[in-house]
Amino acid sequence: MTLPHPTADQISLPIVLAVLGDPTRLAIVRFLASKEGVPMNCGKFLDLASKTNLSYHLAKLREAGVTRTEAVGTSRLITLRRDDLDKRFPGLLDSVIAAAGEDKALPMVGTVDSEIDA
Amino acid sequence: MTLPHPTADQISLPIVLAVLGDPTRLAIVRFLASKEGVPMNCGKFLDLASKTNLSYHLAKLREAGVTRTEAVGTSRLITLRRDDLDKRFPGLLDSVIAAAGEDKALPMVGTVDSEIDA
DNA sequence: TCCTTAGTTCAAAAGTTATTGAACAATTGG
DNA sequence: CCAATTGTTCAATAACTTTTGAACTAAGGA
Repeated sequence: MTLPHPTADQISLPIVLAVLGDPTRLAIVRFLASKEGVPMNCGKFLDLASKTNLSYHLAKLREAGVTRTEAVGTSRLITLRRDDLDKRFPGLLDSVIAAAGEDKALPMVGTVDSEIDA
Repeated sequence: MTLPHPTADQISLPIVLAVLGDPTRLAIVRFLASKEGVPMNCGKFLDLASKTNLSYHLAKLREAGVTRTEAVGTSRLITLRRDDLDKRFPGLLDSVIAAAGEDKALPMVGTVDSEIDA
């Protein structure tokens, strides 16, 4: 049950940048980074967009190689591909995440605390 | 003769990422970085796109706060806004440039040596 | 089995970005 | 002044991206 992902060397810089250039997707990545190690399912992001729209954005992130999505039952477990991104583009993800962390203009995942905790 | 630029604090992360997510613009930035300190005019980028199209892409870079454009005579002198970008998004520009430097898939400025030198 | 939960797919609509060519403006050199 | 050089603007078009809702699949629990 693994969805199509690019291999590490297929990850393209302009595509990664373009994919991160969308506020919704950047918010997803920031949240994944803030909970690194803990795989998230799509539902965690429902305050960013509709279910259908999330499916679209999460597919973009996966196809760009930014996230890894594993199907487990009816759920999708989503993680950052930090290892591969760091290998391909050293320092990029960290600086993006740090910059995004400061950004009050980005949409927020889990403003309601009850939605954050496992 | 200064064209409209955002102030440092108006520079937005998603906009910068989206702007850098275009291969033509990323090639421009990579070239500017490789010649840092030396202001370039638009003509330097004519092997990337048409004059009209360059005008469009260079305006995008300027409006995003990635470059600074100064009008001198009929020329535009274009520089990277490294100071402002480093202040706003520490490490971001460097990691993007380093990653772009390795990228054989990006269009190249000045493959013909005669077009590079001052 | 039936219902719910989790997420996808599809096609349409809406919105945005990129590219083009023709016409324009401004400066510089002869 | 005239012509060349440098780059912009405009409108059109092409090409993509995002968003939507309805219909769907697949797994899990009662």
